[in-house]
Formats: sequence, structure tokens, C-alpha cells
Amino acid sequence: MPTTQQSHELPAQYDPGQTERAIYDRWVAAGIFSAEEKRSNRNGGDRQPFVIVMPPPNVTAVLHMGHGLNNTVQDVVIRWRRMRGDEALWIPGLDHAGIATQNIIEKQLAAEGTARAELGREAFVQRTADFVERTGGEILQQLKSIGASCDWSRTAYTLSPSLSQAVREAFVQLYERGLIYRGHRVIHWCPRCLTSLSDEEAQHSDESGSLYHITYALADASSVAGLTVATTRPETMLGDVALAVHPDDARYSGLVGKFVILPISNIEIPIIADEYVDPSFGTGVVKITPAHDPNDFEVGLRHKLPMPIVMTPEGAMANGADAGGRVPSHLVGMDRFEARKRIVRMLEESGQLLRVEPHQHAVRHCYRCDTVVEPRLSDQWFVRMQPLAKPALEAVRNGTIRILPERWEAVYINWLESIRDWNISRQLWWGHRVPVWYCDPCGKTYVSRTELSACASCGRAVRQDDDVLDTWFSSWLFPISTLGWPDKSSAGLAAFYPTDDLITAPEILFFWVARMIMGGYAFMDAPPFHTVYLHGTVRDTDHVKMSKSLGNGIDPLDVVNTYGADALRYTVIAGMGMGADLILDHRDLEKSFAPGRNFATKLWNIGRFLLTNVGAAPVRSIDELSDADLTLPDRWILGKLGTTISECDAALGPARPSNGEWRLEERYAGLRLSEYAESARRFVWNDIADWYLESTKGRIAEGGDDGEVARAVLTHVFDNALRLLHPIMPFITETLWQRLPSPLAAERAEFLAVAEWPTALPASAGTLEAMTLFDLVREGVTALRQVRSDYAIAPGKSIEAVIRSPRNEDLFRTHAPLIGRLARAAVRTGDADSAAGAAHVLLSDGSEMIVPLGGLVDLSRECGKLRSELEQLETQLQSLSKRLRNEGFTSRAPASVVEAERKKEEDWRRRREHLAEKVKALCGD
RNA sequence: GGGCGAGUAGCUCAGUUGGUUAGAGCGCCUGCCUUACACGCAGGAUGUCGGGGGUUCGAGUCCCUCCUCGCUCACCA
Repeated sequence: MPTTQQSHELPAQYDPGQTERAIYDRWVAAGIFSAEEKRSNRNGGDRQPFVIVMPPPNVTAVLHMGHGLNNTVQDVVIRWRRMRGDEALWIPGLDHAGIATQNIIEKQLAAEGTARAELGREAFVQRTADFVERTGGEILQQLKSIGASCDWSRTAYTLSPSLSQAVREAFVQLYERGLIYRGHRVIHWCPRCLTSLSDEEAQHSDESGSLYHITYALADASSVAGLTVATTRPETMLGDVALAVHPDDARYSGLVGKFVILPISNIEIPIIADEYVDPSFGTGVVKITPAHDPNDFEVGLRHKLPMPIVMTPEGAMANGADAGGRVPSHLVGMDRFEARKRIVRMLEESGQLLRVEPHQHAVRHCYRCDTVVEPRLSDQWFVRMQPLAKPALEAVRNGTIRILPERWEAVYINWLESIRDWNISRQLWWGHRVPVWYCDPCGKTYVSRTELSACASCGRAVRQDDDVLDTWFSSWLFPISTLGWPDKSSAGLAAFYPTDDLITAPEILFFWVARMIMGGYAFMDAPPFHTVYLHGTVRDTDHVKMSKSLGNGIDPLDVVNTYGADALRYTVIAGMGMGADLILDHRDLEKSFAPGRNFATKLWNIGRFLLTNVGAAPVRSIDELSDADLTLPDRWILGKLGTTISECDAALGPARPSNGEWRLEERYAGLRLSEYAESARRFVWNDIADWYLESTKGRIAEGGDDGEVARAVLTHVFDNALRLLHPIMPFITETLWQRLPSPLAAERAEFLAVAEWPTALPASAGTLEAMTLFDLVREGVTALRQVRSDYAIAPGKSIEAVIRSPRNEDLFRTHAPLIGRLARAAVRTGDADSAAGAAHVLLSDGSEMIVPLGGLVDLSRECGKLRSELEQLETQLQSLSKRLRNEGFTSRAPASVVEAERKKEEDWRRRREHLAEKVKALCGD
């Protein structure tokens, strides 16, 4: 019965802005997002830990839609596990993002007419830290506003003292194990950022350039006029120290050991033989520029060639180390691309430019500023990767770690198999300083956990390495450093390491994910997580990746403010298939987020119906109701609830491997969040709202015992629906759940966020039957509605209908009032003499018509089809069973085949039972 | 160039080991302000499942081939 309590009235319109903030604060105040070490069953507690470490957003800027997606996915998973009773821990964090952040501040300084050199290192770092403090704070607020249920007491920052200590410890340990070394070689150099880059940070993109064919004249008079080489980078020729040919190349065998004259520089360089040269490509002659090309560097090493550097760090031509006077004065100081043009012109004039042809090739660019990277000889620190990669490779191969979607596992394995050493030193100011000190006078090098000031052998002052570490050198420790490493006996590591899921975008699979796995094994002898879930990228309707700089971005806060966090979350989860990109229209937020907004409104209105019609008075517990109390719609919706719970559970999947390693049958199951969202949505909208709720209106209005049953069942199924939806739409579900007239109000959890996840009860035969029968009722209603629509019967006009059904006369007679209500018709059941179904509709003006009712009433045909299907299945099953009983088959066929056949048999049996059940319910035999 | 993936309704995508009539959301058409909801309700239309070939009683699903996109890696100057 409707309640008189005004406190339970809901406003007609859901206003997320008014409710979300307040609910979030209450959750935090209640401490439900905080995980405790002592509750973990690895640490004496009674709960299974479930841990997610957040990919720490870069502090360069506030969050964009990609972060919205990433953090929503993580929050859905962590809230699901929290409701399942796990000790759920989601560790939030921020990444100092070395090179990216430094770029931002440099741009600011440039706009102010100054530069970092003028500011000095200390002031620059301070200024950057101030910037980071502001942005970082804003990012954390944004995460809260989308509902992220992180344990904020553990918020980590890669440049914090404790994480910095972990970084230093990792460096020293690897150095002591011989896995970090100082190398002199050609690395990728960004002439704009003025730092070296790792292979991953120098990203290929295809460009159309030119291939210049240049003739080098022989130094001595010879039968051959000269040798022709092809290059895409003529400016580097000033650093040439040799021409190389393949040792077996008959064309040039007589020339090896002779000299050519390097054009422009006019110096003699030798012709050498090296297997590196591919005689079938081009002219089979390669110019060797050891200081500006990694391959040429290797050749240079083999042949003990000089390695002249002909460019400044900024990419201007110059006579650097070993260059002598190779670069003529009129080229010195000229930018590399300008010099390229100039040199080409000079060669043209001297007749040494044979020809120029267009050339498609991949050019590496700096991943932060997109400047063309220049290979450059320099001293850097490297991590020896092969030993680290070995266990990381094995982990994915043997199923200790799975990567979803599955196809990324091959990409991961492919990359690790051919991994090269990792350049970790950066010539930047923003980051962890390399923990190495040099004593210049006595030439000693110290790698140290603690700050050093004096040389241990001579006592004089030492200087620390100027470089900082690659920002990913701190990120790769994140799962361990946030839990207490290097203190291996910390409570955090004991309770929560290894963690469970790592949820991120594929872009950082190599940068971060693979290295974390290596780091986990290197420092903890254990994988950091068992599941890597790679979700798609947020793109606009033209499939262009959203970004602020392209102007096609969406600010998640705009969405939260306009439509609510739940609308954002639902839209994102529902629209994202496994590993598929999420397409949103930045020009039309209304259209993009309508699915979530509309569904939230639907939930709200169901809530309003409940609170006004069911009221606030306690309802009977579902357990108190006996089978006899329940009407057909009751049993139907309870059955639907059961299948929905099962569907949601199946879509979410196993949370962890059942036995340490993923078994094949569970390995790629679960985390199908869009399927989970769709199941829950269908239940709420298409089952509860469209049918069940409508069916209860009359009963509730009438009151009495049956009214009480309807109140109880409706409340029960909606309560469960809110539980299922809470991980996706935490705010609105919490708001509504708090006001539900639950039977267990006194005993239940204070918050839906920590309420129990629903359990699917096994469907009884009665439930199954109810579901089939109610489907018939629904079909009857649909058929009558169709009549109304097809014959354009005005909505106000009532019609009379007679439903004839040979088999289910009782069913339709019993539910005639309900069918009538839902179809706005006066319904009675007719004579059972006709096998063909029909609605005999009488219009109020006296005319009448007989309308066939499609598949519903033509039971003979329907049953015939079902029976023949059943028969066929029966035959197939018999032959299959016979085959399986045949020893000749079971002993000779491969075990896997036999097993597959057994499984098939089981499936078919189940299908047969299902079908038989249906035939029985429908056809009555 | 190596490796991988995708092509299903106008759009974005589901479709589990081959098996009833290929689904959903959005969009579209028609009629409705029906006492929770027009951010809604009811009804409706729409697919050579990229092309071709094959295996099978049966193919969107398996095999071959071609076409078109995408991802990822890469030292062919």
C-alpha cells in the first residue's frame, strides 16, 4: 500500500549533480574503499584479496575520455569483487611522466620568454613540482567524480620519497647483478627534447622521402669511375668513414682495400668488405657512418673505424668528436634538414648526384614531441633485457598470466622474443637522478643506494651523474613499490602481492605491462598479476583517436556534470566490446551519452513507482513466500532473475585462476563487460519494467495477500537488479537501494557498495515451466497489441477479444484479466474446437473481425516442429552414444577427440532435456 | 617486409565447441502525453553475414583463395 511517509518521495527527475557528491563522501567516510592487510587471507585474515593497481595517469594534464574509460572499467571490476566479499584493493597513483612533463614546463617557459637553462636545474625542478601538485590534485578529484572506489590512503606518486627509494634500489640491484651497464653506442636522440630515447619511445611512421644516389670517386686512377651509394639522409655522409660491400660480391672484389674520396669533405675513406651489406639491394654499396647509424656503428666496431660526430645535440651540422674538419665551415651551424638540401645541391653541381628517386620509408619520431629522431653516438645506461624477459615470456606461454583479448598474447611474445637492451638514461632534469657518482680525479665510478659526497679511495668530492632515469623505470616497479618494496617483508606485499588484474590500453603493452612483468619476476620472483585486460581506445566518429590537441576530445567532467557519472559509466561499458574501440561523437554529447542517461532515468522511474506504489512499509521476505503464494508472473520474473544473475556471472567470469595457472577452458573467459551490462539492462528494462511491473499494478492496487506477494517479489527483484548494476552505475543504484522497503533493512549492509552480490538459485522444473507459460501470455498480449496497431484502433477504444487455444485454455482463462489490462482489451477465451489460433475481436461499434495470432496459437504446427526437432536430436544422440560405447573407437581415437565427443554428448543431452521440457509445457505431452 | 586481427542492419557492435526463424543499442517509419518514465510507451521496416570456391544432412561459424581496412614489430642503406 502506498506510504504516507514523505521522506520516501523521489523527485520526478533524477539529478545526479545533487546526489553523487554526497554519496561519494559517505562511502569514503565509511571507509569501505580501504583495504586492510590483516583481512587478507594471505596475512591471517578470512578474505581473498583482489587487487588492481591503477595505471597512474600522467600529471601532464587533467584526465580525458580515455582515462574515463580506463578507470570506469577498473572500478566496475573492483566493485564487483568487493560485493563478492573479496578484500578489494584498488591502488590509485600518479606518474611524474619525465619527458612529457618537462616538455610542458619548457613550453610554458618559452611562452614567458625564458628557458630552463636560464632558470637552472634546481629552480626548474621546483617549478615543475609545483605544476605537478596542482594537476595531480585535480586528477584525483576527477577520479572521485566518476566514482572511482580507490583506497585513497595508498595514493602513490612515482616521484615520492618511498617510490624513489624503490627506483634507486632497483637500479643498484640490477647493477650488482650485472644487468645494468654503461654503454657507448648509437642511440635514438631527440634533437628537440635533447635527450636519448628508448627504442619504444622512437616510434616509426611511414613517410615519403627521397633516395639519393651519390657517386664517390676512387682516390687513385682506376678503371672504375666511382662507386654509387644510395642514402635517404645525405647530410650524414659528412660522417662517412668507409664504403662497404659484401665480401662475396664479385662486382667489387677488386676494390676492397682501395680508397674513395668523400665528396664535400674531400677526404679519403676506405672500401671495406662486410657481411652486413645486402648485395642484392641497390648498388650493393653502403656508406658507413658509425656515429649516426646503429648498423654502421656495428660495422665500425668490427673494422675499428673512427666514429666522427658531425652534428650538435640540437641537430645542427658541426665538427664534433673525431670529426676533424670534415664539415666545411659554410655548413657548420646549419640545421640538418637545411643542410640536406644544401648538400644535395652541391652534389648536383659537382655532378656527383646520379639521381633522386621517391622513397617510402619508416622514419622514427620522438613519441612526445614528434620530432624526427637522430641516431647519435653517446654514453648511456642500459638494462640487459634478455635475462629479465625469459620468465616474463614463460609466464604468458604457460598460462600464469593471460592477456585479454587473446590476440595480444602473440604480440607480447613476439616482442619479448626479440627484445633489445633498454636505454634508461635521459638527459633531462625532471625525474629520478641516476644513482651513480664519479670521482673525476681517480676515475672511479660508484653505484650507490645512498647519497655520496666523497670518493672512497681518494677522499675528494664526487659528482653525481647528471642524467635522470626513463620515466618507465619507475612505472615498471609500480605493483611492488606501491605495496612496500624494497621491504620484502612488508605487510602490503604479504597481503596483496601478487595483484590480480592489470587494466589498460594496448598502447603501453611494451612500455609498461611487459616491463612490470619482468620487474615482478626480477625483484619478487613472482608475477605482478595474473590477468592483463587491454581495452580499446576512445575515438571520434571518424575513428580518429580523441585528443585535446586535435580538438576532438571529450572532457569527462562535462559529461559527469551534464548527464551524471552513471550515464558516462554505463555508456562506456555498454558500448565497448572486448578489446574493441569506443566510438563517441564529441560534437553531440547528447547522442553519445543518451544510452546511459536514458537507462539511469529508467531506473529512477522504476524506483519512483516502487516508492509511491509499493511504499515504504516493510515487505515480506521472499523466503517466507511459499510456492503456492506465487502467481505465474512472480515465478517468471524470479526465474528471469536467476538466468540474469547466471548471465552476469558468466560474462564477468572467473576472477582468478582456480589453480595458480589459467586452465585453457577458463583462460579467455570473463571480463566481457558489455555483455554483463546488456544482461542487466535487459532484465531491468525488458523484463521488470516492461512486463513484471505492469503485471503487478492491479495486484498492488487491490492490496490483500496477493498484493503483499507482488510487493515482496517486485521489491526483491529490483533489489537484486540494483545489486547487479551497482558496479556499473554506483551512484543511482546506491541512492535507490537506500530507500528500498527491504524486508531485511535491519540486517542488511549499510551500503549497496558492500552488499552481497546476488546468487543464482538453481532453476526448478516449476520455474522452467512458468517461464515457458508466461512467454505464452506475453505472446498473447503482443498479438492483441498488434491487432490494435494493424487495424488502427484508437487507443481510447476498448476491444473485445476471444482467444482460442486448444491446449492452454486454462492458462489464458486464468490470465485473461492480465492480458486484457496489458493489451487494453476485454479478453475471454473461446471454444477449444479450432486448432488454428485466432483472436476474435469485437469492436465497440459492433463490427467484428477474426485475426490469426501467428505462432502463438497455431500450436499444432509449433508442436510439430518441436517434436521433429526432438526426434532428430534423439537419433543423433543415439548414434553418438553408440559410437562412444564402441571400444574400437574409444581406444583408437585420440584422447582429445573422445573427450570432445563426450562433451558433445553431454551438451546434446542437456539440449534434449530442455527441448523435452518445452514440448511438455507447450504441447502437453 | 614479418606477425596478428577485422569485414554481419544506415551507424557502433554481439553472435561461445557448426544446429530452431542471424541479435542488441542508436538511427528510421507509424500511432500514442495509457494514473513510474515523451530521457517514455506500443507497433513496424531493414541483412547476397566482404567476393568466389570447398567440406557437411546442415556454414555467419571450418578449409582454400581473392579484395578492402586496421593493429603491431622492423637496421635493407
